[in-house]
Amino acid sequence: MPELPEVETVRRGLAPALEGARLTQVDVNRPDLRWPFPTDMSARLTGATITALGRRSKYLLAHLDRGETLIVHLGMSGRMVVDDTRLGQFHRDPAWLPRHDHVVFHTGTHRVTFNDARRFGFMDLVATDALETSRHFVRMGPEPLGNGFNEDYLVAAFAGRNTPVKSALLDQRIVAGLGNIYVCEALHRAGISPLRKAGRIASPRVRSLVPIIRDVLGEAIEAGGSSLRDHRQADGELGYFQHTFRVYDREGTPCPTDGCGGTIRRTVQAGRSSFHCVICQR
DNA sequence: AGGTCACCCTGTAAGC
DNA sequence: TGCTTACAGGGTGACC
Repeated sequence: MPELPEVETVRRGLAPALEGARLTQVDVNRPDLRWPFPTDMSARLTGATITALGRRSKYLLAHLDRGETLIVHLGMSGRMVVDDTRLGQFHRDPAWLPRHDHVVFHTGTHRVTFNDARRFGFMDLVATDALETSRHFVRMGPEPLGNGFNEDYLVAAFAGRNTPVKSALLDQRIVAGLGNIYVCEALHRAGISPLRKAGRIASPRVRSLVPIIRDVLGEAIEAGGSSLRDHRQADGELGYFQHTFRVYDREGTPCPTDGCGGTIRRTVQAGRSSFHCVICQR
């Protein structure tokens, strides 16, 4: 489900309920998701206070006052929604099966439910001061919205690469947080074919990708992410960025580029769908 | 070294 | 209507 904008949307929605809150109870309803939960996860969380709720790439980070950080990845279909238990407001989609409520976090005033039908998500607990060297992040590239991701960096990262630019931008070691949707959208805005080899793109065009990627992600965050199937904001509302897609999931529709006249095509790269216009993306 | 692909799992939609 | 198939926003590890 979630790429960086969706995870950031969830983070912003959860933060008012969780930052500074003490976890009074944590229900862990099965032994694993994609991987086993960390040992004694419920006991290690219960009684802890969440000092800050952060994000690295597509990972949510709940920093605790015990020197550990809870890492949450939503996989493809993971959702986290918050209810104010004082108001009795429950954001439950009728199609959202309770048997997929795998972890429920309780504070004195709120309940946060992690629901993940496909169970591609996972959670981990690691020492906060060792986060960057943990196995999740040690090989991870820069944040696309941070200073480490810039024009010179991307030119160097693409130099000599024989892989399609689509695969290069999905490679979390090059830039961390992009997924299938936002790579397709950014490449259309840049006029670059997803099939083109990363090392065979003139450097001015590579450089142009940097502000375009920042714009696409920023606009998507402002829209609350993209809701195709599973994504919900933390209050249960849909995201709205999918209405702005130029190419993603728009096979057969006219290219939105002014005066282009092309048609959006779907291809498969590395087992995933790519969408692009063969006329204005070269 | 670098790149591709199958796989993890369930739900949904399309095709027959 | 019911069955089968393809596909889905991600990440890992085995393989070439």
